[in-house]
Amino acid sequence: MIKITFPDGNTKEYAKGITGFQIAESISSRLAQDILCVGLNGVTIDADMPITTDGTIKLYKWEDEEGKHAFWHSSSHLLAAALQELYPGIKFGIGPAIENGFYYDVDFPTPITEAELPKIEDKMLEIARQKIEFKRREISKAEALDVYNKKGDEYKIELLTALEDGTITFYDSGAFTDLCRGPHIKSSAPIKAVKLTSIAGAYWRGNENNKMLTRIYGVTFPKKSLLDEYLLLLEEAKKRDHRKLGKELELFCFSDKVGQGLPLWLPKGAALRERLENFLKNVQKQYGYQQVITPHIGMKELYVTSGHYAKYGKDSFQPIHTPNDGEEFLLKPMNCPHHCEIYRSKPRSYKDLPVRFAEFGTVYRYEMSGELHGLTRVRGFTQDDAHLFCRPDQLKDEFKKVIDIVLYIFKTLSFKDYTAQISLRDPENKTKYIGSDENWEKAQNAIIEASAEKGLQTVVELGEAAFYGPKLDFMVKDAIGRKWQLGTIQVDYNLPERFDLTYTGADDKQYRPVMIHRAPFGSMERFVAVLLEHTAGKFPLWLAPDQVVVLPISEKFNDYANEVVKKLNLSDIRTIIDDRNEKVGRKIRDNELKRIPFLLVVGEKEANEGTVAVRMQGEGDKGSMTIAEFTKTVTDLVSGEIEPIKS
RNA sequence: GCCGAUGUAGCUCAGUUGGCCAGAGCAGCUGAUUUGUAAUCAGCUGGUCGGGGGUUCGAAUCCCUCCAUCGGCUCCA
Repeated sequence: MIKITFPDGNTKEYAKGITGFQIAESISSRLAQDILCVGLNGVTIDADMPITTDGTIKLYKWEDEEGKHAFWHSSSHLLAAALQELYPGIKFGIGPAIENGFYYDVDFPTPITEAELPKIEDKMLEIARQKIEFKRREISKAEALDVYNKKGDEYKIELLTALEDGTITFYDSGAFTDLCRGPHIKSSAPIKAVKLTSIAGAYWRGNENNKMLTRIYGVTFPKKSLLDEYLLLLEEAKKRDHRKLGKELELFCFSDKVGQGLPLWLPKGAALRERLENFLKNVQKQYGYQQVITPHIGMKELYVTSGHYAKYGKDSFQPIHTPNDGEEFLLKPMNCPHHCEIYRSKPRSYKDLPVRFAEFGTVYRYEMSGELHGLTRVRGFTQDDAHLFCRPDQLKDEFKKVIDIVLYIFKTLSFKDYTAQISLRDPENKTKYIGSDENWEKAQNAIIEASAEKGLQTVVELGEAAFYGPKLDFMVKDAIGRKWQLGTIQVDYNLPERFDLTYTGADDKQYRPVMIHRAPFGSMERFVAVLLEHTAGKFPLWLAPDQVVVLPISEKFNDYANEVVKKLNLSDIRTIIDDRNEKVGRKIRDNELKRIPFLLVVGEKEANEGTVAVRMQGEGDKGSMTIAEFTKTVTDLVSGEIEPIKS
């Protein structure tokens, strides 16, 4: 007998070799039906895998991440099974479950088109209805290799070869067998709805030097209605796409003539961005930052000194040609070297540190054309950059203060759903980085400790560090679930050394400062993009390009309306008028669509009484107020949106 | 950069197997209307059908090429 502990703490004894499925059945047959896979002592296993030891069990259903994962992983095998039947002779790469569905990488002798996806979906459903079982089978590595050698499946052979010797697991599902660790669902029966969402190229093993395979993305559900809901959600998400909203709200645009990836900020967008910049400048002032200004170009030598030139290669730098052949300038891809030179502009004492140089620095990077994406990935962008130079004993404190700034910004703009990622260097491949092991250790520990002391929930990623130092990144998801890095804080012992930055200590000796690179927004472009998607264009009042629009009922009341506009603008409330010769209904509709927070309807009654009829974006009529009352309401709302910084 | 798809008016889109001067709605302009909480009516303007080359009696439609956009891969703020 073995002892099984349930999540609620209850324990029960079962015969050795019982499966999770049978345990579920012993509780209720309904539960057994819904079980997709099982967690045993923290490891996810098949529901029909015999359990031979005592342990804590979790029964995973569709509602659990683990359940969905197994469901989708099995669906990818189902996709492969369908493809194998429809396109004999194809070779398979890998087919994992992902956050929203699954994919399979396939090598087609002749490429397939999107038009063929429905046919594949039908085949998948056909196989699913046969309720084929996903059966686990253990074989030796030699045997497994033999199978794939016979098939001539070079991708699977490559995967197998990389595996450690010992037992390999195969999963059989009908006519399809795959090398797979599992776990899988019991059978294909619960897969009731299938949607193959897209088809794309993907390099084998993610390496651009390898062959490009065809990746088919899909998602499946245990109920047709869930698929419909999912598709509806996708539709809704598309409506918040910042590229669409940016155009609609006249915030920014692109021009083929200016060049791809080079955004043009329109008046409303520029004003919005300026407000964000001023907000951050004000925060930074309170944290002792000083604004600096540096040019958009620099001598090549500057980047050779910093090490950026060697690391990024000349291809990613955009050279500026001058009539004098001896000179070579580069458009600046980052601001740090310039700021290092500002540090060097005079001798520094230990008493001066930390010094904090901030700049909204516009940088240019030659991103490959396929990488460009709206405002989130561009070739010219402005970082809300700052470089802090401090003594080693000040590092952790400074780092924590920067975390405070990032969190303050996220809080003010209601970003609640973010990931804090500690990006360390790849211990396997140290050549990618510059600097001594000792300094890397110090830098990485500073970040880990500072984050822990701030109580940040973090994930650690190896190999994601900058080439000069580790970092703490703040990532936020966009409307359709793509992750974007916004804020970043980086510790750097290397640039101070490369630029020979020093300060004089109390003992009159020269010491090396430590540098922190940080950009809480990341870049103005990306931040505005993510903010747009986050708010669906309904910005908080303090940021809204136009806060109020006055709608005169007819042209007869234009004079009064203009008077209202003037008064509100004098109180720093951004107010415009819609004096088109249209009915109020029309004006309300158009201005609601422009997402202006307040609509003020004025007609005879208001003109006589000196009032305005207030209508709030999305909330309808709020009744009338005097102009003074309305002014106070708006002013109070705005000041309520930005909490003062705790000193 | 790579794989795949797309490109028709300022915007959103029609345009059947190549065949009359390329269409609609919205926006814009002009006029009528003077309006009370999500689209008033009428008329008009506007397109080298992404650029270039080719096939054809004839090309938005077929072919080649370049450019841009979109979905991924890789890469990154």
